[in-house]
Amino acid sequence: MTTSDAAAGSTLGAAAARLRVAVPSVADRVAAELRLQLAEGLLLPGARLTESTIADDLGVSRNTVREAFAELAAERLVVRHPNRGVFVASLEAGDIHDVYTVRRAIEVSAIRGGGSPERVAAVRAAVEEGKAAAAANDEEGLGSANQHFHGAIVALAGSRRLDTIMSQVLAEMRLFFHKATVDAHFYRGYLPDNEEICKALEAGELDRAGELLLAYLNRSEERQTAVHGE
Amino acid sequence: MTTSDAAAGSTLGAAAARLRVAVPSVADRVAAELRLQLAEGLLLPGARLTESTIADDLGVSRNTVREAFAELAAERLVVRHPNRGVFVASLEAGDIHDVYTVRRAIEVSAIRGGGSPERVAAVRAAVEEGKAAAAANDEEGLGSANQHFHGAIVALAGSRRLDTIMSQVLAEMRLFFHKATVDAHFYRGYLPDNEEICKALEAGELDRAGELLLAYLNRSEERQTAVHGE
DNA sequence: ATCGTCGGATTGTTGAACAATCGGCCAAAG
DNA sequence: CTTTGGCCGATTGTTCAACAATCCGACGAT
Repeated sequence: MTTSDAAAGSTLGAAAARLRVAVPSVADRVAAELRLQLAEGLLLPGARLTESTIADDLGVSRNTVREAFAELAAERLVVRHPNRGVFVASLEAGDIHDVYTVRRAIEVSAIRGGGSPERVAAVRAAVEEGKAAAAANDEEGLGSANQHFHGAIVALAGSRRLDTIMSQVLAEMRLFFHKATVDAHFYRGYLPDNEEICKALEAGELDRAGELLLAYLNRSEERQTAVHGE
Repeated sequence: MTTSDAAAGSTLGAAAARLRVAVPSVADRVAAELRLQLAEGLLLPGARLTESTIADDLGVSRNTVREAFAELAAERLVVRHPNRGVFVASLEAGDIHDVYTVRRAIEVSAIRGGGSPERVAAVRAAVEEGKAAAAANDEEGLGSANQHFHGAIVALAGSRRLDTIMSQVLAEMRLFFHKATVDAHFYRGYLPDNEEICKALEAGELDRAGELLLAYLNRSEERQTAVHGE
């Protein structure tokens, strides 16, 4: 869950990288800023991102913005149309199914592998975080708690690569959630599922946890496609 | 569900994209060239890639090379050391386990979901390709046939995202296979496994196919870590 | 109303420039 | 002899300005 800092490098480069004062490249900071605006729904799907405009707004060079775009494009948050510009990615029905296919693969695999007690505890923490948000009627908190829950499940596997894949998938989903989030009770119904899945995980009933999670994801996909229209 | 061909793009952008004459950007072509040299073992792990050198060699601008580097870095084929340059990625023991964790997740998930007859046929074709290569004593062909086999398995799911993830993982593995490939009989032992897995798949025994594939991957990881030296 | 053409705007790519940073070398100090 | 310190060359990070290529929309001709 934490693993906030960047991935490690080579043998002793790892230590060096961990020690290094984090001075993200300008391009990285631009990408981070855009990622933020995307997550907050400030930039809606389909919107166009003009290089020069962003360069001026953020006070950086066009080339730097370009590098940032490359990052975001690699994460599928943005789509490049050659000679036309980059646009905020907009997912359609097929993409939703695709995203859920990825989630089914990595989440179910991760939970069926179990995980260290600390990692299971992280899952539990996310469940409680969701309950607290529900009690406080904090819709935004409910949403992020749910993402923490699924992120923690993937983190069970302890794989750097699976973690980044999952975080990218979640970032993609945030992109078109802004439509669905208006439905205030959207996540609330998932709380019991999370609780049950977590219990099964804690009890070591990994196969059952996997089944539950799979069913959950299937239902979630169904609902998403319904909300998204067709 | 069929959506036989890749998921569509934007409403009519799909047609445009399909129609568009493929004119990869210069940066893309540079990236492709480097990818090729990486796959052929011309650029060994740990090797340094100097911007200006490559820019001169390929007759492009340094900025363009930089964009190509961004692409490759996103694919983990190359690692950026800030202010020091980019180096060909070199996987260590932990990375091998990590890569196999990803493979277990997506390959097993894909095979357990079955797939259309054509996609199953593609898996069968890869198996036969491997047999033919073995008969011809074509070690190189054996290796690529094996990759086709696993690629075809993931393709069963019909997910664009899973496909790209898998192709990236395979590209990563090619990076450090050059050490192992010297062992001429490396892949040969896997042929019977592939055959059996394929048979189970064709017979619709998806759970069993998943089990076999999982065992296969575990053995393969074991062997890889052994070859790679602890 | 349809088609061709033109113009404006934006992207793709280049080349040069400069500051920042790194690694290594060498000298001085302990 | 080892270590500390600083300098130098090389490479990267970033910016800027320019140009060709391409696209979109509008305008005008048929």
